[in-house]
Amino acid sequence: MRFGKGRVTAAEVAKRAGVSQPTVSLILTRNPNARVSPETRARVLKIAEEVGYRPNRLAQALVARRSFAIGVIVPGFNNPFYAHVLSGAEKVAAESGYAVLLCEVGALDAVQHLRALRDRQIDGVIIAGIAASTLPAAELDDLNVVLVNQPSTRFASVGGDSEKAGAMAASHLLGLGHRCLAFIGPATSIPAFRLRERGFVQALRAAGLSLPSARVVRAEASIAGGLAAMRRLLALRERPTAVFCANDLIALGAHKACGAAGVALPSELSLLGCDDIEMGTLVSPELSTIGMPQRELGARAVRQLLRQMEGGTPETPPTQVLPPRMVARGSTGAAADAAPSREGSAS
Amino acid sequence: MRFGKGRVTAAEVAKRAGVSQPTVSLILTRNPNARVSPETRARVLKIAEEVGYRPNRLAQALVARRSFAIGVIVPGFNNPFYAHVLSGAEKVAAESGYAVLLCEVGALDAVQHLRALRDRQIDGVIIAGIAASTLPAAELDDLNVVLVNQPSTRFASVGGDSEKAGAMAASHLLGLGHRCLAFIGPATSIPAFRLRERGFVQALRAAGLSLPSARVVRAEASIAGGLAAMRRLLALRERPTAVFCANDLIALGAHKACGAAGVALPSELSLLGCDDIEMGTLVSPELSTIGMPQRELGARAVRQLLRQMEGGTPETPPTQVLPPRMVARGSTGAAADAAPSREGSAS
DNA sequence: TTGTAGGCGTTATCAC
DNA sequence: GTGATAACGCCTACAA
Repeated sequence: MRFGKGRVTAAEVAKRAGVSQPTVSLILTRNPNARVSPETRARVLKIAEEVGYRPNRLAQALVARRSFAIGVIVPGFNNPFYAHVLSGAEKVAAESGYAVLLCEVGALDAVQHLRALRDRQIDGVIIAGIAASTLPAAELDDLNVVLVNQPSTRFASVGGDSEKAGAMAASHLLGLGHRCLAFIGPATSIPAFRLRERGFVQALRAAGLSLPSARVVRAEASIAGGLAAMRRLLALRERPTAVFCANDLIALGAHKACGAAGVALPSELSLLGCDDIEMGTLVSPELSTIGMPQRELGARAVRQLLRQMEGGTPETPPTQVLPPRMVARGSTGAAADAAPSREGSAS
Repeated sequence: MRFGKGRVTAAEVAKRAGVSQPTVSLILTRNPNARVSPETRARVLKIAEEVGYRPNRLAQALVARRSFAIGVIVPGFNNPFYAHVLSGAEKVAAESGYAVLLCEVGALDAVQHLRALRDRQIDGVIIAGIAASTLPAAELDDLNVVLVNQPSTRFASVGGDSEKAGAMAASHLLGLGHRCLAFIGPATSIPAFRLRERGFVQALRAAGLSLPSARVVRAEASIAGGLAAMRRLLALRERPTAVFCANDLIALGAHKACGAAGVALPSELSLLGCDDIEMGTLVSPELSTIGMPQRELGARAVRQLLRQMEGGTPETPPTQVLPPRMVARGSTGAAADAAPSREGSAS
């Protein structure tokens, strides 16, 4: 067992340097304004260096009443989307001296994770991919919170513009001349998915098209879900000529279903995803998608959190909305039986 | 700013219950053996419940001289392999009441992360994908360490049997009748890659084949790396009929290069990866690969770490080696100009 | 069975 | 300039 073994304390340094312990602390942390004689300072610094003294951040946390640690709650980060969000968050946090406590919803649910985090005196928490509205209000209201990809009137949030992404999808496909469209997405409380769907549907409606319920198919937000959903779509009497999927994982499953069914992309069917995960460039034809700034979301979420922690929670929670970008690749193309009316790319 | 705001302390509960603070502590932590009158216990529990008392784990950590937190250091977990390792690790840790401090090598390097972790009085650390031999010994020797995927005489480790994986790859391809083989892998200090290569090369040698240096091509362990490497291989005068890649990311890049060059898999070329990441099933033909138990690695690493922390570090560091499994899919097939001599699947 | 004293390693507020 | 002294919230003795 190697726990608090050989760690040197400030008291130890103080003893060796022949000064009091608080003096050591003074010199090693509250640096610039420390009014301490040069020779004392030099001596203490030298000894601290020699014995390899490092302040115990837990002890610091106890008195400062803050831990310089944040929690990040995600729903399974083997979805590359969250892996990137997480990565962006970790980077900024690490640069700022904050630790990241990783919480994947699974063994523990979000509420349990929140409790554990708060017991550890977390300074703030980032929640991605879990609808904050499904969490008991009490679990959050003494916490600094930033939501990822879900606008909220109660908390700060940073997200891609999901509704616009949906609209861009519609615009892209309509621009390619498609008129018989379909949508695959999860039946979920996660706002990003709902908004993508809404943006898509409304843009179609604005163009005078409706989306019959037979061409809105529900699927788990995974490859398997997309695969099954696309099979259903392909079995339809009136098969759509273009399909927008709520995320790339679904779209890749759909892509695979097309391959298996011998449906050629994009000549027989146009397929459009959302997120722009790297996998999309592996399949052939490469997946067209609406790119969301994944790492940037994580990075900004942490910056926003830090800002709240320093400056106090503002009255009206700030909402950062980042623009999606159209990434047209091989899986979308002109409708077979219609000349493209206009260029489909946007943003 | 909402930091140590309204948190109730044990002292507060004690006051309300009319007992001393240690009594509260006694009842709420060292549960079963606490010899305390039923009525006192009931009263304290009731009050604690009412005011929502939760022990401050930082304070506990300070006196216990252990934090019930572990660090996990990974090199970019947007490689799905590490995402899964991480996920397995988080699950076990969370179930055991441990926090996971996430460290991605990037903004901070491994040594800086280690220092930060140790300042936070981490109880142990899991290191994946970074060669422990490249770290200064001093940074590790007062720590509980478990390595992932790299055997070590100094530290405990859990890993897939990389050398065997390489041998299985050779056996599979040889069994399909291939005689002109190639390897793509990174020039790295990461043991898993070296061992996969070694296992592969030695198995070939044992079969009387050699691997000329022209057919060993170095590539970054990424899709882009694999793509570039395969291009080089395809440009060779004597093009190999089968290629083993050090991991699936490389193989997927190679897969893409083949697609772009119009090289048909598996009829013109067999392609074999290693790891078995989900992406491999998205491409067509699906990627054959040697499966490594990714989440299991993470889970076992944490269990091993917990064991070390409870039971003390054993004299000889335990090494767990998990068997890889052959996952034959569509990207490997019989050599064009040779009848398969025997079935290629193994283990 | 329960309360009191002391300490975990730091920082903050004072006197000197 | 520097050193006591008192927190921070909890736990481990030991005494009552």
